[in-house]
Amino acid sequence: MARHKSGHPALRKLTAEFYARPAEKLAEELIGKILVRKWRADDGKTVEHRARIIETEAYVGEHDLACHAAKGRTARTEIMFGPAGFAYVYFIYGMYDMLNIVSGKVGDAEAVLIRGAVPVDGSTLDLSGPGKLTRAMHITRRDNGADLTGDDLFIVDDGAAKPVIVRTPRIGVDYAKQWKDEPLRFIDADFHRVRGSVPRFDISAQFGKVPP
DNA sequence: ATGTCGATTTAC
DNA sequence: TAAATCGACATC
Repeated sequence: MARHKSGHPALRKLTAEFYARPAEKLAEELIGKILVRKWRADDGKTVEHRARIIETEAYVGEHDLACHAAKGRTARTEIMFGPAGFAYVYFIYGMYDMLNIVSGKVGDAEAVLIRGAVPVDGSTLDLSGPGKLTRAMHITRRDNGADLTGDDLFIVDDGAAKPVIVRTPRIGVDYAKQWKDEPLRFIDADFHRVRGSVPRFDISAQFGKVPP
């Protein structure tokens, strides 16, 4: 692992080549990586967020009945058919924006939904859910099509050890026939907890105690 | 032109 | 358990 003179591990921005793998693989690989978001506030100041990804889901193509691309190539899904390493951000439930990373080969409509993260920038943002994550990090439909090799929205590998990963079926896709049970959701085991049927995050591994 | 429904979150 | 809230998509 390359290191800076400071002794800190090098921060490597993920490349288009990195994203150009099957969504199922990318979803697992993105657990533990650092999502970086920079945006310009009204007063002109640049705000930066950094958060470790702890939950993802893979949407694996047109044959995946839970994938938006199962409805074919439309204005909305077009981005997923293109090259990997671009953001697919869509609006849902009249309220929330969902962040996905396009993956796989051109022509294969695959993407990875970013469902949860924990701040590593000293903030106390609640990023425990795909809608809450985008709202907190100011990611919206305006970011649809954003190039993840750019400077406003990208992911870095901080060289941390690969986390232990838990796989489960995806959330909220009960309509997807046989695809609803496919284990395409990936969670950092240190943050996995089930309270009833609602996914929650256990931060005890990081802070030494269970939240209320 | 109109109706259905959702890759969620929050409140009751 | 249900409301909020609106764009995408299917259908007429």
